Amino acid sequence: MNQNDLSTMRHSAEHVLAEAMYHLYPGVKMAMGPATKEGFYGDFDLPEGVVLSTEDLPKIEEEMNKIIATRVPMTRKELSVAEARDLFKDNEYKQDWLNEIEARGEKVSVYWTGDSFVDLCRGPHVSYVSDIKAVKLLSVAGAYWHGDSKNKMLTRVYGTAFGSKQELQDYLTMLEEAKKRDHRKLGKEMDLFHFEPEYAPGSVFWHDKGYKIYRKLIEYMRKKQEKNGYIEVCTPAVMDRVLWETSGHWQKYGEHNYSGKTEDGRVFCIKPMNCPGGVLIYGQGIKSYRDLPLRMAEFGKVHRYEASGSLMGLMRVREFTQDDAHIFCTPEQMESECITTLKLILDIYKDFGFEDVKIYLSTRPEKRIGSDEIWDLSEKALANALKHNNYEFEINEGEGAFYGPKLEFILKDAIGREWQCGTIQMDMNLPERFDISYIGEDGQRHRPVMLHRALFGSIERFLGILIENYAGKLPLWLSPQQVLVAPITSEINDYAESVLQQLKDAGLSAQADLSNEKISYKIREHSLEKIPVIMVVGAKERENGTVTIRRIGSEKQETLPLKECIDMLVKEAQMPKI
RNA sequence: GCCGAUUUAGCUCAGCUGGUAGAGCAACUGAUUUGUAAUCAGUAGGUCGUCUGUUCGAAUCAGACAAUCGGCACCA
Repeated sequence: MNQNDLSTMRHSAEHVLAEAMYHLYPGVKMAMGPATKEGFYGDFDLPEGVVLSTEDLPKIEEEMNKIIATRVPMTRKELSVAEARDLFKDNEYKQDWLNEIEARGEKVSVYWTGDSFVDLCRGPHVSYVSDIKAVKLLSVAGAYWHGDSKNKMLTRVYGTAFGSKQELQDYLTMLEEAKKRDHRKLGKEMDLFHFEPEYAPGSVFWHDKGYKIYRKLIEYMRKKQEKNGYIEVCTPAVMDRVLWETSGHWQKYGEHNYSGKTEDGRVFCIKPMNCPGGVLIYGQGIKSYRDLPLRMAEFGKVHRYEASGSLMGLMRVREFTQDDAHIFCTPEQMESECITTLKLILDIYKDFGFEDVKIYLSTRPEKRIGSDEIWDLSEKALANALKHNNYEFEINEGEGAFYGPKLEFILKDAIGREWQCGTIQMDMNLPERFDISYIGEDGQRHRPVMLHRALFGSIERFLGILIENYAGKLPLWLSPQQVLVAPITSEINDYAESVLQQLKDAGLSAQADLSNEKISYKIREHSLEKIPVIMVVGAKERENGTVTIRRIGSEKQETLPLKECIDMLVKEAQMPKI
C-alpha cells in the first residue's frame, strides 16, 4: 500500500473513531482529526464529567471494529455553507471550520459513513469502511483547540491503521523494540547518568562513564572549532539582571530564569544563554574590520526554568551545555559565514552517523524587532546558504526568534520524535542593544552583524540522541569503556592484569573482570553494559600471548596476538579526522 | 503550565473488595575454577513519592502537593 492510500485509510479510520465515540459517549463533540505520518488522531470535546483514559481504548476499538464490520460505504457530498451550518448546528468546532472555509471561499464537502455518521471533511476517503484492514488505538492525550493554550483543552485519541494485521503487528513490534533504545533506560543500564527528581528535576547527574562521553564530545568539538578559526572564551554564570534587561531577554523570558537577590539588594540571574557575555568580550577594546569575522566559541552551561511538563530525559532539561559560538562579521561576510557554518554542521553530523538531517528555515514571527529590510537580508542569507550547498529544507513560517531568522537542524530519537540540535541564527538585536561596532576601511564606526550558532546544540540532548541512534553501542572512539578483559579462571588473573596494563599503556580505556564467575556470565553482564570489545583470556591465550575478542552485537570470536590486537584497537579508537 | 496515567527493596515488577508487605535479578557470605548472554546455597535489604484527612486499623479510601511517563502548549 503506498503512502497516499495508507494516509487515506487512516483518515477514514479517524472518521470511524469519531463515530464510535458518538456511539459510546452521547453528547461528545468531534472537533477535528487528521491522518499523521504514523497513524491518525481525533480531538474530542467530551461531555461534562466524562474522563477518557487508556483503559477505555479497547472498548472504543471494539466499537470501531463493529462499524468496520458493517461494510458501509463512505460517500462524499458537497453542500452550501448554510446547509453545512445547519447539519453541524450543535458543534461550535465545525462552525469554526465553516467560518474559515467561508472566508477562503471554498466549497464545503462532507463525508457520510453509511447513513449514520457525517463529518465535515475535504477527503479523500476509502470507498467502504471495510477497506480499513487493521486498526489500533494507542494513547489518549490532551490537546488545545487550534493548538493554542488559551483555548479549551480537548481530549485527543491517537491510533494507527494498516493494510493488514501483520503490518500492524510489525509496527507495534518495531515500537516495542525502539523503546528498548530509550536513552533513559540505556543510561541506567550503562551507568552513564541519573536524575534526582526530588532535588533537581530536569538536571543531570553525570556518572563517570557518561561524563567521559560528554567530555569526548567537547574535545572533538574543540578541535573542530580550532581548525575552523574559532577562539574560545568563558563568561560568568551569574550576572546582574540589568544585563538581561539590556539584552531584552528579561522582558521576554523573565519567568523562565533562575534569579535571586544578594545582600546588597542586587538581583542576579543565572545565565540562560551565553550571548550577552560574548558581546561584552567583543566590546573590550576597539575592533577593526581586519578582526572580522571574529568567531567566538563558548561551552556554556545555561539554566532555564522549563515548564514541568516539557522535561524529558536528556532531551529537555533545565541545565544544559551549549556548544555555543557567536560570529561577529561585516554584512558582506554574513552569507559566506552562513555557508561555512552550514557545511561544518553537516560534516560533524556525518562523523556521528547522521546522514539524514532535517533542516528548517524559520522566518520572521509576528512579534519581532528590526526593519523588514534587515529581515529580508537575513532570511535571504540563510536561504542562499542552503541553496548554495543544494541542501533540502522546509520553511517554518513565522517560527523565527524575535530578533532574527534561524536555521534549525533536526535529529530524530528512537521512536521518531524530532529534536532541534544545531542552529544558526541571525541577530539584529544584540549588536544594537549593546552598541558594539568595528572600524571599517573608511575609518568610520560600523555595526557588526552577529550570528549565533550551536552545532551539537545541547551536549545533553545530542548525547541522548546519540545513545538512542547507536542503541547504546557507541563507536569505539566515543565509548567510555572500550575493552573488558575477562579471564576464564582466576588461574589466568596474572595474564589478564598484564593484558589490562598493556591496553592502558596504549591509551585504551579498559577494565578487567576478575570475579569468580563463569565466562558466559561475564559475557552477558558486560554485553548488557554495551562494552564494545570483550577480551577473553584463558590458558591457551596466555601460552601463545594472544587474546580472543568478541564485539558487541556479534557472536563471532577472533583470536589474535595481543600486540596486533592493541594496534588494531588503538587505530579504531581514534577520533574521526578533524 | 494543561490533559491522562503512574509512583511499593539498588533494578524490574506482584500485592483481590482496608487487617502494619512479596518475587526475580543485583548486593553480602560461603561453596564452585568454569571457554563465549544468568553455577548453587544462605543472609541481609522497604517511614509502600510527600503531607493531611477518614477509620479501631491505610500500600490499599479521600484531598493537596511533588516527580516520572505519553501527548498538548512552550523552547531566547
